[in-house]
Amino acid sequence: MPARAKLRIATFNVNGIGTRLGHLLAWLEREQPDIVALQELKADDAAFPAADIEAAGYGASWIGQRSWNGVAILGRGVEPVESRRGLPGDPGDTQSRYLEAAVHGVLVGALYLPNGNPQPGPKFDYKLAWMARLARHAASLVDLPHPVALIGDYNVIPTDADVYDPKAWRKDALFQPEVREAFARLLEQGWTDGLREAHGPSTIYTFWDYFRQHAERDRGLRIDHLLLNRAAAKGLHRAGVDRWVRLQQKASDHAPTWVEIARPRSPR
DNA sequence: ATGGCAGGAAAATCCTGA
Repeated sequence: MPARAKLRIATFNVNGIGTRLGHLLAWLEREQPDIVALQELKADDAAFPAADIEAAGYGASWIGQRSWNGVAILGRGVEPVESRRGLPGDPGDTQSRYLEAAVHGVLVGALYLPNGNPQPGPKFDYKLAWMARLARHAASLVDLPHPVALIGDYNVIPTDADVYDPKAWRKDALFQPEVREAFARLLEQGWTDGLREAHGPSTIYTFWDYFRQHAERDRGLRIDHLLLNRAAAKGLHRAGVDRWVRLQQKASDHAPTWVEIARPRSPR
């Protein structure tokens, strides 16, 4: 298949790479994204299915962790060139939640931001501290002259328009005022919320929980985000969510979420 | 206010997720 004119960048929380490998490979085959960030591998480094992903035509970098977390970056037809493993700012943080690599001319920061429930509590404190570290690191990337994308499962519901029932989520860590404000401040650095910008104001979700047929009834949340610096946002073309993946049997509770941008002039 | 569902590791129940 020839490369499409635009570069498609996607993020997908697979909720277990072992269980979801079939879904992932079917999605890669059908949608042919150029760059992919994966979250919640829930597998250690040795369990990452690198051979299957290579056979599908993708190079990969990953940071695994047994049982929880774990992130990866895939490049269609290329090996990602890693620039960073882990988010700076806390050497004692052992959770596998951040990986950065250059792929197809884009610097990609792939992240799995902490959930933070229950709040208040130590997990919520960790979430806020992690967001502060992310903001500091993001500030060092936003003004780079080449395209940068900070993509992943942010575990942040940015606005009331990004949740099917704001009242039902009022006490959740994903929807706390300080979390939403931290996300808004991140955008104010100069990042563009790619999905919202290209899709427009109409409702669009990236996650639907497993309860009460929420996926089928489209009662979801928008918590997977693709933040683009100015060099990347300038070429923003369109964006979407591959909801068909979520509607399959035994699906992840997230759907792949993507943007298309202009291809950088001098890739690789 | 609660619990509804799901994955992983361990072991037939727990922790975590969102």
